[in-house]
Amino acid sequence: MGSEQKERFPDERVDGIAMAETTKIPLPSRIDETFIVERIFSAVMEHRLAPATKLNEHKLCDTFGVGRMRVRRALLLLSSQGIVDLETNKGAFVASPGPVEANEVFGARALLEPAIARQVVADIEPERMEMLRQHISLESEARNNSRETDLIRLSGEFHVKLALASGNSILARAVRELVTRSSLIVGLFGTSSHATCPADEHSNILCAIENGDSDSAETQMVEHLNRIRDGLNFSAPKPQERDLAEIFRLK
Amino acid sequence: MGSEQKERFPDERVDGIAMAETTKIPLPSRIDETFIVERIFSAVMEHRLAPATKLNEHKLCDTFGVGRMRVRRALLLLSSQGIVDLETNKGAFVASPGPVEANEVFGARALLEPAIARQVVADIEPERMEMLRQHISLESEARNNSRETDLIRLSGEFHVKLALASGNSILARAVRELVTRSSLIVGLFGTSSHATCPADEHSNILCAIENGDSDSAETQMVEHLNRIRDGLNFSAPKPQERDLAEIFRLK
DNA sequence: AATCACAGCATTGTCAACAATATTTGTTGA
DNA sequence: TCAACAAATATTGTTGACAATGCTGTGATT
Repeated sequence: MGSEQKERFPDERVDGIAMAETTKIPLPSRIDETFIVERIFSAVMEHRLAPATKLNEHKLCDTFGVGRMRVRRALLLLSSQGIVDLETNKGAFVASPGPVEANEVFGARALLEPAIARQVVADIEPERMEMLRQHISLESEARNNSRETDLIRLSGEFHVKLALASGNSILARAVRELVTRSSLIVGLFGTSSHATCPADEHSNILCAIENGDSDSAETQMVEHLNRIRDGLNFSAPKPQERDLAEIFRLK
Repeated sequence: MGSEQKERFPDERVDGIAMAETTKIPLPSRIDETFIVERIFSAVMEHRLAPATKLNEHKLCDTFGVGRMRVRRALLLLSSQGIVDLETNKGAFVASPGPVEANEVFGARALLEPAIARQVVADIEPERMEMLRQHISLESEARNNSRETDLIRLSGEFHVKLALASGNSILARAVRELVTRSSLIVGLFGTSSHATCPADEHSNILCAIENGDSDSAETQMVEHLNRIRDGLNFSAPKPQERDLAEIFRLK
C-alpha cells in the first residue's frame, strides 16, 4: 500500500491517500474540493484508509497542496456522506460504522440494488451493456493476476456502474455512497475471505441481464448482497491499532 | 436567541426563509449550519423559496445572525444535496431542476418508495404506526381548515415519515432529499390543482399498511407517485420573476 | 435612440492571523 | 514507579481584511 513515492515529505502525508499522485495521470490545474473528496473516496473504497483514521488538516493541505479552506470544505462534504466523522475541536476521522449503521447500509442496499438490477434489464442500451461487459473483464483480469487492491476497487465499482447503467444519476450517486460505506464496514467486520465480492457473482448477474431475465437478475443481486452481509462478523471487530501502525511506519 | 435583530433589518432578509423565526419556538442557543440547512430545507419544502432564487450570503448572515463561514458551510451542504446550485463567482441559487432531473428524481422515488411501503408492512412497530396515524390526522385537519402552507409541508413529510417508519435512517434521509427536490419540481411544473398530494391518498396507503396488505400498500404508492408525476407539465414552465418580487419588497 | 466602454459598486473567493481547545510532554511529589 | 498536576505544543475554530470577479449605471459616440 501507500509506501514509497513520497520522496520529499514522506511523513507529512496522510496514509494511503496521495499514492496515485505520482502516476501519469496529470493533476487538474486547479484542484478543487471535488478532487480531494474523490481521492479520499477512492482511498476508502480500496481499503487504503482504515476506519477511524485521523485526517489531519495540515497534513491534508500538504498532501494535496491546497489551502486549509479547501480541505475543510472537502471534509464537510465527506461528512455529509457519512464517510467521515467530524468531531468538534477534535478533527476529522474516517467513519467507523457500528453494527447498527452497518445494518442500515445493507438494508438500504437490499432495497435499492435488486430493484435497480431489474430496471436495468427493462431498458438497457447497448453501449451501457458494453461498459458492464468491459468492467467484468477488468475484474477477472485483476483476479487472475492477483491484483488485490484493484480487485477490491473494481468489486465496488461494479455496483456503481450497474446503477449508472439504469440511466439515473441520482440513484447512481446513492449507490456509490452506500458502496463506499460498505467498504468501511467490510474492512471492519469482514472475515478475511470476503474482502472482495465472491468470484463470478458479478458475472452471473451480468449474464442474467444479457438474457433479459429480470427475475434472475433481481434474485441474484439479492443473494449476492446476502452473501456479502453473511461474510460479516460483528462479534469480532478488527482491532484498530491505526495509530500504532502509523507510528511504526513513520520512524 | 435571534429574535431581536430582525425588527431592525426587516428588508435585509431573504424571502421566505426567516418567516418562522418570529414564532414562539426558541432558537437554539448556538446556531450551527445544521440549523440554517434545516430552515432552507423547510422553506423549499413549503414552497416559500422558489427555484432560482438567489441566496445572498450577506443577507443570510443577517437573517440568521451568524458569520459568513456558517452560511457558506450551510450552502455547501445544501448544494451537495441538490437543493442549491453553487455557481463560482456568482453565488448560490435555489436549484431549478429541468425535465431531465425531474425524471430522475421521480424515477428514484418510484424505485424507492413502493419498496419502502412494502417493507413497512413487513415489520411495523405499534408506536411508529401511531406516528403515521397522527400525521394523517394533522393532514386532514390542515386540509379542512384550508391551511395551504401547512398542507404542502405535511404532504411531503408523510413520505419522509413513512421512510422513517421503516426504521432505516439512511433510507429516510434519501427520501427526504428526494421529496424536497420534488417540491421544487412541483413548484416549477405542477399544475395548480396538484400543489399538494391528492386528498385521501396518504390515508389509503396507511389503511393498506394497517391491514397488513403489502401488495396494496406497494401498488397504491406506485399509483400515488404516478399521479403526482402526471400532474406535471413540462411544456409550460412557470415564469420565474423572483428577482422582481424581491425588488418590490425591498423598496 | 441604441450601443459600447468604463468606472464604481456589490458580491464572492481566498488567505493569514488570532483565539479556543485538545493533546502531548515534562515535572513534582508521594 | 506511578499519579497528578502544569507547561508546552499542536490542532482546530473563527474572524476580518483583502483580492478577484461579476454587475450596474452613466455617459460618450455613432
